[in-house]
Amino acid sequence: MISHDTISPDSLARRLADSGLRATPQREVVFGVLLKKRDHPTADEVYARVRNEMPTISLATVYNCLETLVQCHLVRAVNFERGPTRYCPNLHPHAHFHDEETGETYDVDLPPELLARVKKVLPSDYEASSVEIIFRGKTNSHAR
Amino acid sequence: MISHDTISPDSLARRLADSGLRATPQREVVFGVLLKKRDHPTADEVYARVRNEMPTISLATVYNCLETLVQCHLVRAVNFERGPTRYCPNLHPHAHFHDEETGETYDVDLPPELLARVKKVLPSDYEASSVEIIFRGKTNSHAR
DNA sequence: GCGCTTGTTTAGAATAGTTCTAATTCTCAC
DNA sequence: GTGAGAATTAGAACTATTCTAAACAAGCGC
Repeated sequence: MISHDTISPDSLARRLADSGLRATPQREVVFGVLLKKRDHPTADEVYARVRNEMPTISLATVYNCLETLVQCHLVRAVNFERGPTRYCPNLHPHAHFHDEETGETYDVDLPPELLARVKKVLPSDYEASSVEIIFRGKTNSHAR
Repeated sequence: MISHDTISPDSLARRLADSGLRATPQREVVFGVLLKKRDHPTADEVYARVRNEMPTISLATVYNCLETLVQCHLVRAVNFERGPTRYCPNLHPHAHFHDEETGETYDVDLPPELLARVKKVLPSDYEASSVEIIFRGKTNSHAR
């Protein structure tokens, strides 16, 4: 059975070309490393693995390649929109909406039953102590 | 109407005492600043605001106070569990479970209809380009 | 093939946010 | 008032990431 959730390394070139980018050996190796062991490695971990195959690659290139792959939607970055942690005294269950244009964060009310529903997707052996839901996008009416 | 979503500054002392901690002026001012303007400030922003009232406070103390407030569940940290960004080639819609004991991250399948349901909580003028759902907790059966 | 333009990689410096360290100050119990 | 532990402070250190400037490589028109 063919998995649809990832792109084979072979079509990497096509995907990159679609975005006007080149399929370089570095990009191929970085992507290959991500496909080979799917354990959500950090950039540093990717760097370490990639160097087994390509010892001269630089860390900056690994960062560049990862960013490129994310831009082409070949890879997802978890915990993205890094930067300063934000603090919030609202103790209601709620999600956050992060406006990518203004950089502002808004609370979004979350019906408790929906939160319960979301928690139900967890396999029984996962005990979640917290759930964080973050939307990112733009708003149409907020004061500019 | 009394809001139940936050603790008044007056009961801050009690809450802290429950955790065996003291209500210091610094903690009060930091908490007060968070209550006064609920715009999810960063630690730096809190620092700037706090200094208006208490010019001698240090940035380290602001960080300490914020951490204390988070520990007492008086404040929520958004984008917490900072640290290196992780990369993931799974393009199915899915959530992430972060095991706080082992530091490992697992994919959790997300039924598309649930994702749609979650997106519906957004007010109509918010256009989300992405949703990120992160669980944190522990697993009962994964290999240690 | 030759030179041009543009895209890519590289090493190292720089930056941002946060945490650590060691010294000092404060608080409370006795 | 004294002593023990808690909290604060300034500044150094650390980590993940981004920037910079130079070198390199690839495709294109000739």
